[in-house]
Amino acid sequence: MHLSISEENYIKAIFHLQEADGTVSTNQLAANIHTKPASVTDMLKKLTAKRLLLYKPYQGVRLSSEGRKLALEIVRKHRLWESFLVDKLQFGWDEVHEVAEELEHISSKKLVDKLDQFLGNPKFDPHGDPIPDSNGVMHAIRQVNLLDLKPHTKAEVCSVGSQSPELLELLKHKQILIGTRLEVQHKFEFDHSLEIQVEGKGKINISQQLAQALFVKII
Amino acid sequence: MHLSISEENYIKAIFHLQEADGTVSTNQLAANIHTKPASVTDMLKKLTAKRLLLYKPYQGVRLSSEGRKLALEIVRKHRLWESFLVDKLQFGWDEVHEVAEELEHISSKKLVDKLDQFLGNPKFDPHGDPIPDSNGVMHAIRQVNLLDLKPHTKAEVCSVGSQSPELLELLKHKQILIGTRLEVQHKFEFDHSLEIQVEGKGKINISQQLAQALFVKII
DNA sequence: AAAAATATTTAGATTTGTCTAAAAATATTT
DNA sequence: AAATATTTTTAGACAAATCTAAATATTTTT
Repeated sequence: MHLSISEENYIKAIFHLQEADGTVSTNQLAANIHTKPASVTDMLKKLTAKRLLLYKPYQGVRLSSEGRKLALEIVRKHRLWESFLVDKLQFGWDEVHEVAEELEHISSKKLVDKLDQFLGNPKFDPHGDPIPDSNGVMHAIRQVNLLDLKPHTKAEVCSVGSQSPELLELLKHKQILIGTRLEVQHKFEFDHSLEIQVEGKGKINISQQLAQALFVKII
Repeated sequence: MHLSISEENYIKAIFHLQEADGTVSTNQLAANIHTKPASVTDMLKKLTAKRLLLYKPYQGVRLSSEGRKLALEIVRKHRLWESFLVDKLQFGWDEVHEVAEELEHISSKKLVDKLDQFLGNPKFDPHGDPIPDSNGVMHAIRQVNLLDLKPHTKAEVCSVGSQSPELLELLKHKQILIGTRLEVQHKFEFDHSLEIQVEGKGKINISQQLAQALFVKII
């Protein structure tokens, strides 16, 4: 099934919008995609004919299972490219979205899987959003990046941003594991480093780069 | 100046075709881009209006200096992405062209420059074609990849595929420098490794990966 | 230098994705 | 439940990039 960039953008937008409501309205979609409702209706008909949507006129729309599969592929690509931009090319995590919006439309399946492998099969992107694997399986728990925790919040490490040997070496040295409980004490503006209190251990310092690679759930 | 993907493909095709003749005919372009001559004429008018082409009806076309500048940006992106795919993602150098045809249209200037840096500012792509730098300067000498040399050809090393520290370490160990003269003795099908005779030194073995990173001129 | 062959351009149609304006359906208010 | 407001769809138009068929230029052959 080959989709144009526009078609892919509709599929992706419906995927994200239906997370909340289960079903998506024409106006919602028009606002999200920055088009007019009339254009949306046209596209909904087209994608329905391709069996990617479940659509009843006036009743809103949601993805078919085939549509959902494609959406997950697009989301996977988006989040892997964001990870690449931040981890390998040293982009700031707040400046990668637009570029990833372009890169997510590159079609090669082989490219995506090799990129995934190159990045160490990360489970979460730099924003803490889960990356679907090549079968479309995505970890459901929404985790938050350690960098985004407010001071004096208690949290538990539940995932790391990648599997790179360098990261793992550092975590071992700092004795941080999945399940480690901690509390952010200070955030330093200058270098975005953190001082954290590790449960059962003392206070340690975490660099911006390390914090970016750690995902926690608030407890 | 924002160009559509189609427009970029025309600019790039004209760039490559005019290398040979200096000027490009409508039919040449149609054949190259897999369109009909009538479509080419339309696009030539459009790009001429944008001052990217020098075009006289019935007399063929060539790039304006502005057009050439854009062409070099596209070629730069294409060749950097090919280098990325081969050096970082372990693609074979014969399977990267199509993917790079897509990636070359990603517009972010910052992305290209960061990618260039990440790859160690390579001067040649995996096929031995020169990569323009961010100012559009390109090394003119067409060099050939060591892998593509026929046995018993004498050659002189004139460039390396990248500046990665790992590559440089290996070259140092093998005492291979820019200017080193050598002759290919054997090519081994099994692992694509080479046995070469280095002038003034003995016979040494070169792995496929290393040969791929060496560009020579035949002497 | 005509005639024939080839190359190029023009004219008009098609597809994709968008738009505006008007009509129809649904939802909300009175 | 009627009137009003909102949402959604339909109808018709437009720009980009392509196509086919026909007309026009240019080049080659005789």
